[in-house]
Amino acid sequence: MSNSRNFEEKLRSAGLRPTRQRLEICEVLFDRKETFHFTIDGLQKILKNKLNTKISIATVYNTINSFKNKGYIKEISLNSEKTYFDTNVTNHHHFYDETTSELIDFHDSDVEHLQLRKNLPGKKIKSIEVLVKVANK
Amino acid sequence: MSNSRNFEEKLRSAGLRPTRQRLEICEVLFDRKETFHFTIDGLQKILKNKLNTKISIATVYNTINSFKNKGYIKEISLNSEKTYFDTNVTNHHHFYDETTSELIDFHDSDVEHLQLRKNLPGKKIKSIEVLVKVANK
DNA sequence: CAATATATTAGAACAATTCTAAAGTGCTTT
DNA sequence: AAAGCACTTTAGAATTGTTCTAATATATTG
Ligand SMILES: [Mn+2]
Ligand SMILES: [Mn+2]
Ligand SMILES: [Zn+2]
Ligand SMILES: [Zn+2]
Repeated sequence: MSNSRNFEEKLRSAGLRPTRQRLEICEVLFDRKETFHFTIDGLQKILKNKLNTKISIATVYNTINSFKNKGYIKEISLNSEKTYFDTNVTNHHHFYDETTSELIDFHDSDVEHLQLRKNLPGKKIKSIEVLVKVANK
Repeated sequence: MSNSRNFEEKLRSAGLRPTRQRLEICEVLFDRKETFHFTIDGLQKILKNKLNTKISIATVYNTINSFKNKGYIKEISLNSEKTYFDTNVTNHHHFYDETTSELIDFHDSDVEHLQLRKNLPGKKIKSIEVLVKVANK
């Protein structure tokens, strides 16, 4: 598989050198079909399991912040406890399951007519996102 | 004006004694017609101006947390920098103005048919809220 | 005006994130 | 392949937002 090649190019395209640590982080974040939601803490645990050694927390933060700034991931805020990140950078909506603390994507096609009647003069809309909080019945 | 009377009762109804500090906080939060969005930091600055002495940060946090737990205010998360609070505890939507860092309410009647097609089996919906990020044109 | 229960406060503790600067690695040039 | 330089990683310090602690102050009750 030429994934590490791909990730190398991805990193270079972002002006980042393809180091061992960054390639491992890429594997966790991008080597999957499905969308991936994570916290820094969760990511570090995954990396620790994967590698049996740990990548320093500063490197994890630096890398994630670089990816965020490059537009390869985005930040999702839904409560004050944890900051979530999302490898799906398109404009989309979320279910947040309060029972499991899980985030689940959904898309424009899953809501009817999300059309604003209200407008703010002199402002342009950057994003419109719906957050649906759910819990066990 | 019998506002301090009202606030006294409000505090008692929440099982809180009406102290000087809590009454001052009530005035800032609730003695207004419009909805009020604030951060802890912003609230403390308002209180300091109003009083010329400061209420300790621990008291501000304790009081706001009590009000949150009693359902008198709610927490709004929109970025990882600051936690916002809202005296409007109804289910409603927000514009977040990235240029001014201001939060503006809007309501169900301001969106067309916010109706979900997607559903999660075994889960019940706690809230559906839209966040519209805007910035200067 | 006690006695007692609860609240306020400064500062300590804690957690998440960023900064610092020393040591290590990757890249370019030879 | 080695040298030199730029960039990266790291541990630990610093910073920030929040909660805890325990001593002092205030509110309530009798
Ligand atoms: Mn690997
Ligand atoms: Mn006053
Ligand atoms: Zn998502
Ligand atoms: Zn609001």
